[in-house]
Amino acid sequence: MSKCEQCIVREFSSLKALNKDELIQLSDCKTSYTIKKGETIFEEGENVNGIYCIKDGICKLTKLSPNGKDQIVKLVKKGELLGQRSMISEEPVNLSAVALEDMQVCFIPKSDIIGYFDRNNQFSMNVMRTICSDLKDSDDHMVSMAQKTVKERLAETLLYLEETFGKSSDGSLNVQLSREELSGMIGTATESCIRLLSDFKKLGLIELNGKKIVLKDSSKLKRISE
Amino acid sequence: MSKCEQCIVREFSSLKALNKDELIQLSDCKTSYTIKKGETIFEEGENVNGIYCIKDGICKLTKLSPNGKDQIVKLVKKGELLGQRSMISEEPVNLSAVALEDMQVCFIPKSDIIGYFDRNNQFSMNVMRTICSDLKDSDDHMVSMAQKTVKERLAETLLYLEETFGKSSDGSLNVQLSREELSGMIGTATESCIRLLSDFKKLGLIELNGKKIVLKDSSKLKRISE
DNA sequence: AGAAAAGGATGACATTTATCATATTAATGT
DNA sequence: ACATTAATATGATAAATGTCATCCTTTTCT
Repeated sequence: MSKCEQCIVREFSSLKALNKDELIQLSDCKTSYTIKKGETIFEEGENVNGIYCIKDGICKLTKLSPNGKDQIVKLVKKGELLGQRSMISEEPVNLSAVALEDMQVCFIPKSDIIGYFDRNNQFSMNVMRTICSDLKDSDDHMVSMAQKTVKERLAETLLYLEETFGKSSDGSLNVQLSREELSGMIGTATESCIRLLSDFKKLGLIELNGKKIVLKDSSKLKRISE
Repeated sequence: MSKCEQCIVREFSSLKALNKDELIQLSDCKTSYTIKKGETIFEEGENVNGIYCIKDGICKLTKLSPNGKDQIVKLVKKGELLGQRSMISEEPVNLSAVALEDMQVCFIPKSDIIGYFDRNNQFSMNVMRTICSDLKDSDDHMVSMAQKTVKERLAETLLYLEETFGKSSDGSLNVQLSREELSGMIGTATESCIRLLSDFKKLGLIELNGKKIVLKDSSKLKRISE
């Protein structure tokens, strides 16, 4: 069993507030999983009863709309925690988590983490701040959905992806989404998304090679996004 | 100065975790305000440095979109607290708060409330749960904005308003919004909103007189909203 | 390798929604 | 009470977006 106190990604989450003893204790109760691209970590409505710590990989958090389409609410990457809201609210999770690439995750049961909320104030403030940040992001996102055109949202999303996941050596976005998933992020029909990508390409704003997308003119994309 | 320990609305918020002594202490540091309909409590970007407790009235939380329109993110009523997220994140508020009717609010400086996060665990769990609930609502709201048509969103919003604020003696919604504000809630042009209200009226789903809206067929509205 | 399936791209068209113009009604100030 | 302004309503039209059909390309399976 791998050791939490030696795991680098803990530094990126609320867990950074735990001291060495607490981390050693944590190592004993966690379960590690490998999750393959496309596999589900948990599904909307499930009782998760603990949190997942993402050691490696990226996943999408989606919610199924009554129209049958999956809306991507958020992308979550290495170092972040999943299931905090649900654990605190003592409710089933309201979003599904699906791996966008192969992942390494650790599951920590609620019973083993809940005590830190009382005993370690820094930890609970960290969690609170993370959720506050999620709330702000969600509100901002909501306003974009309500007020921006699909074109503006696509530009915004491409910039967000580059900013959040960076670019690989060939300059393309360091996260691979299908056209359908990209549509699920911006909240539009797949065909509309594909068409706009083609438009952006014709305008020289991006380059497309299969799933790979390279941003060529970020400042113009920025102007479009507003 | 009115006394927090005798104020009924504290029972509806996270403050219900405070004991009598803590409430008496709170009474000394709070400031009470009367806010008239249309007046601003705080504005997006401001440093608020404390929380507002709503003793009476309803306000809207809005965010200005780059297209110049105000999106209403949330309505807040008697008993709820404002500015919690901003206080915890130690950031300016990201939303503006404007009174929809005459209001009574109390302001509690950050310095006087922050201590309870350490000393009163129940209080801080209450705040956390409130913010978690806001996050869930915001995510759900976001998905509606992204995936539903304007007609669906209007039906959903009308039902939400009745559920949240109830109806007055004449059967009309117990919150008065201008057509522009209603448009700001559902994220559409005012004209589109007005047209759809007319459609709903012709279909016998609602009744309109002036700002007053009466829901006549909630089950059909529910069906439309999905 | 070759077939089958999935994903991506594009055209044609329908529907939804925004915009602009203008009329009507309600609210406000003096 | 009346003029002025703001809010609501509706029509005409343009623009954005969704849907369906079809074709092409890539991936997957055996």
